[in-house]
Formats: sequence, C-alpha cells, structure tokens
Amino acid sequence: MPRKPAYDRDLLIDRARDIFWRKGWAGTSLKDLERALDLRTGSFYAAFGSKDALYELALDRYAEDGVARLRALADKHGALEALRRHPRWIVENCAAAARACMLSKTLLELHAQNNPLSDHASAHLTRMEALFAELFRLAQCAGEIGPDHDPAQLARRYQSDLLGLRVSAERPNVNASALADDLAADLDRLRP
Amino acid sequence: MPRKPAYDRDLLIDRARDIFWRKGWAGTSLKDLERALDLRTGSFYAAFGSKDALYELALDRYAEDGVARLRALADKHGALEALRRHPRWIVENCAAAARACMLSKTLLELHAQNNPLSDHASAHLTRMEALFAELFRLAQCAGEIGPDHDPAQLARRYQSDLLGLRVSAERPNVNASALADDLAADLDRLRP
DNA sequence: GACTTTCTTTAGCGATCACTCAATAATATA
DNA sequence: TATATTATTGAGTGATCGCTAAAGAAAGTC
Repeated sequence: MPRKPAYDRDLLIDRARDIFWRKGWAGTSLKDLERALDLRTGSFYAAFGSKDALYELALDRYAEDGVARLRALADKHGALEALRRHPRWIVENCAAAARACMLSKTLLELHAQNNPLSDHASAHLTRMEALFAELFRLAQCAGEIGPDHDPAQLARRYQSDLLGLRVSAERPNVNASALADDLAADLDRLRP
Repeated sequence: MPRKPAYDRDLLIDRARDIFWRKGWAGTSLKDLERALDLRTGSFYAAFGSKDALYELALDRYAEDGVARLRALADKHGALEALRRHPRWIVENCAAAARACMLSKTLLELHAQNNPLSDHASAHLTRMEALFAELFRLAQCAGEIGPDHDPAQLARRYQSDLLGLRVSAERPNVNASALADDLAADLDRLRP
C-alpha cells in the first residue's frame, strides 16, 4: 500500500557526502543540498530528518568507504604495499570531492562548537588509525618491516603525516605527489 | 579636535584572532565578536569595515607572530634546534586558542567557496615554508645537517608533517607530545 | 562656552538560515 | 474502482545573518 520514494537513498547520501566534504558543514546550506539532491524541502526532511542527521550519514559513508578501500588495497597488494600506495592514491584521485580528509575537516570546523559530529569524526579517525596499526602489524608478521618497530606508534605517525599531506594537497602550487612519494619512501626505511 | 577611540586596536585584533582561530570564519558571528571585543555594532564597522576585513587583519597578525616566534627561536638556539623545538612548543602552548594551525583551518574552510581569504592563508603558508627552507639551509651551512639534502624539499615535508601534527593535536585521546617528539627525531637523522 | 569632528549607540534593514506543516499527488492493497 | 498510506510540494515560520544609518555623546580647537 505504501508509495515508494522517487529517489535512490544511497545515491543521495553519496551526493551529500561530496558536497559536505567539499564545502563543510556551515558552508553547505539546505538550498545547496536540495539543489544537489533534487529534493524539495519537505521531501528532504521526510527522508533525513535534519541537516545534522544527513551529515552524520554522509560522514559514516565516507569513513566506511575509506576503510573498505584500504582493506581492498591490502588484500590485493599486501599490507605494506597498501600503505605505500595509499598516499599517492589520495593525491591522484580526481573523482574525490576534495583532497583534504573529510574527517579532519569536520573535526577542525566543529570542535570548538562542541558539536557531537566532531567527536563522531574523531572516533572514525581512531578507527582508521587502528586499521593502519593492523596493517603495520601484518606487515611485521610478514617480515616486510623490522621487528623493532611498534605498529601502534607507526600508525599514529602515519595517520598524522597523511592528514598533513591531505591539507597540503588542498593548496595550490604544492607538489603533493612528491610529498606522497616522501611518505611512501618512509615506509621503505622500515624494512628489516 | 578628534576624539580618540576607547579601545586598543591591536588588542582587539589579537582577541579577534583568537576567536576566529578557534571557531573559524562561519562559526564566528558578529555577535560573538562584539561580545569578545566589547564593541557595539556601529563601532565595530567604523573600526574594521567588515567581518572579512577583520579576519584578514587577524590572519596577518597570526602569520606575523608565527614567523617572529620561529625567528626568535632560531636566533636563540640556532636553526636546527629551532626546528626541533618548534613542534613541541606548538603542542604544549596552552595559551593558544587552538592546536590546529589557523592558516590551514582558513584554507580548508574557505577554499571551496573561492573566498580570497583562502588564497591569503595559502600565501602565508608559502611564506612560512620559505622560512623553514631558510632555516634548513642555515643548518646545512652550519654543518648541522648533511650536504646531501635539499632544504626546499625538507621544508615542504616538515611543514606538511607539522600541519598533520596540529590536526592530530586537536583530537582528544591523541598523544600529541609523542608525535611532536617523532618530528623532532626526524631532524636528528639529517645530521651528517 | 560655541563649534567641529569623531566615536558610540541603537533601532532596524533585507537576506538567508534551518525547518514546519497543511495540502496535494501518487501508488500500493482490497 | 475505492481506500489507505506515503511521497511530494511550496508557502511560510521565527531566528539569525552581516551590515547600515541616523541620532546622541565625548573630546578636541577657537
């Protein structure tokens, strides 16, 4: 008996992710979203409830995709090679809405306002850090990096450098590819 | 014949810098500024012209202070030691409005909106990178780091890592001091 | 004290913000 | 086809946005 929505919810969340990612929370108005999603005001609120609620969905989608991508890379090329390729992929991925990480952008924009979305983003970053640590540990078990390294410490540093790379890559006139290669080269120095 | 303003303009710009730094461009309303600067609406516009104009003054002040601080550190401890101390100082400076860099926050928030303030911030980052390069070059001339390094490349990487550190330091439950020490340790590996 | 000049105050401007709600349209089942 | 249920629409909510302008208050010169 119910009428089905005319839209593909998943696709809408993807579009919202891209626009939030690019323009930020305050920088994205409901008018922007309605135009991008081709939804009228009422439909928007019927579908998602609020701007914040959609942002959270978009953020979760973003984090989920990031984890899936890196896991796929690791399955295909092994743990260390995945970590090596990851920075360059980020810099060269033209399909991305932005170079900078959406999690860090969310954190920086909303932290001072005590917006729960900031903690949400931080939690996702912690999850990603744990994945990095797992890959470093796997690489260590595989003998790809020396036994005298702490995977957790390597992960913390790797993530921090990656966030820096992604901020730098947002700037004009910065050789982000060279920076990405620098990060990859760091990993080679961990070999036993 | 003229009447003098009741405020200290420099002090007001400092306060504006702190609030803009912490809460960002969109996150700071004129009401926020008027409260923080203890200025009524009309006085505010008579003094600064617009929110954007004050933001630019605050941004310039921020960049100027950063350069001065690092130069002072280099004068006191030498180029390499200044670069070594810089990260830890940032992380431990409790007086700062935020851990993350105001230039990068500005860039990330306003880049997608083509706001000139974003280019302004990027230009300041380029200036800072040049200072890093100068210090690396000085360190090289002083024999503190090996001759087989490119100061410009070192500066680019140092700045990127620093930006990453400062994003990471904004998060709760991240050992930013350890990260800062990691950055400093990197520099030791450059010694001849 | 009169006058000029600048600073300060305050009410309020139009625009935009996120959002609500009642009416309407469409599609399922019976 | 009748009915129930949900999707969609669009006008309109109060609040806040950055900002203007006119009137009032203070401090200098004559």
